[in-house]
Amino acid sequence: MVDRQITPASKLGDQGNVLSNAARLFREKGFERTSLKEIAEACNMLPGSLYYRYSSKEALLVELMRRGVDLVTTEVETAYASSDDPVERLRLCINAHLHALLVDSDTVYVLLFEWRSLSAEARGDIIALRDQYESLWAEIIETMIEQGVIRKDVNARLLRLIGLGALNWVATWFDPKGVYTLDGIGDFVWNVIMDGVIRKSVRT
Amino acid sequence: MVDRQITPASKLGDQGNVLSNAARLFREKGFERTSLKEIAEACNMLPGSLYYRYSSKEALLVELMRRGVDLVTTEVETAYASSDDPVERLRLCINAHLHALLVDSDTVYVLLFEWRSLSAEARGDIIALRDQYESLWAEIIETMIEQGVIRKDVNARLLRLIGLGALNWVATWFDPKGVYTLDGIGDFVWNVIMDGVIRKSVRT
DNA sequence: GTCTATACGTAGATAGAC
DNA sequence: GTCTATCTACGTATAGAC
Repeated sequence: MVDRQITPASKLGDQGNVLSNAARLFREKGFERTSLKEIAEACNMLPGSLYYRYSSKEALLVELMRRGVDLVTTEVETAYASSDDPVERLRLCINAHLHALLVDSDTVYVLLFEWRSLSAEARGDIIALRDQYESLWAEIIETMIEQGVIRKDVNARLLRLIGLGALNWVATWFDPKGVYTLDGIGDFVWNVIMDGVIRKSVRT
Repeated sequence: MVDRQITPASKLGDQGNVLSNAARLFREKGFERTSLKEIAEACNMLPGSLYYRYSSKEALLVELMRRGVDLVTTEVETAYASSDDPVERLRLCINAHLHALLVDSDTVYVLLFEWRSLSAEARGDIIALRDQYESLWAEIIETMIEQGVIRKDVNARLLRLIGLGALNWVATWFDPKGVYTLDGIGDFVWNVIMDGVIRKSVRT
């Protein structure tokens, strides 16, 4: 308890969490509506100090998005590896994507919703990384088609785009305190994709 | 050909299309990355002149979003009225939503993707309008459940949120010059929602 | 209705002390 | 590594002439 009051901001040791504070703010308010002053404040620093770590506001955003891709890729890959049944695996991957996007970090949200804030140069890099992530989904779906779980006449690319779109948009309305759990939502999407909603005369 | 060269910007008569120029720019670059100077340039005006029509940059955005809601509502209502078959009607409404969002105007895109640029006060108004539009979809879906076309155990609200999400996200990747037509995409979504993608032993 | 001129704030960024 | 101090640019917005 020595030297406690009025501890200089510089001593509080916010070390590596500039990124997580920035991610939270970018998610809450958007990239250009968040100033470096606000980010610095959240880190108990002053604006100029941020430049010791990142060469520009955009460099910060880019680094944050890279981590977003890493995170969601890792989580979906882990889910994929955790089951042998292709249908159950799809369910787990859907829920992993939703969790990475909405629970485990703010970086995935920023990655998906703030990419228009990137300069043309940086955009190319990030889009490439995101495409790499999506290729993981392409693989999941194509495997299901090959294994005969999904009908062969279904367009795999459209299914991926539409399915991921349905999941991504959840981020615009999901309320952690609301009536739906994230897993409930994920399972719903999974059910609709697999079975559809139509009332059928004959069902197995 | 009298008095042709160096026609003053003020004489070009860009009358009512400040909104459409703004909508296009907001869509292409986002609200805060678009300056009033750019909007004015697109209208062959100077920044100050815009204030004759709109009291602030936000007032412009709000007006533009109002028109977005009006447009998409009208188009979906028209589609709804154009068929008596509930399943076909759903298909038409899905395609109407996509067309309003991606072909007929930039305002719907701005409505859906730039609402975070609104102040807290304006946001309430716009969200209310958007909710009103979504209630139209609630009606479409609930009618289908009542008529026994959609299974009664399907959560109508989740179906609406997920379905509209799948459609809205199309705006992030759709390429008019690409391999998919908008109607093709709409029909694909409609098919997945109704039938699912699973390979079934018995199919009608 | 549009222009001219400009006020005012705040943004991102930098240099050098500590 | 962070702070102090500051530069420069650009944003929205306003007042008054035309």
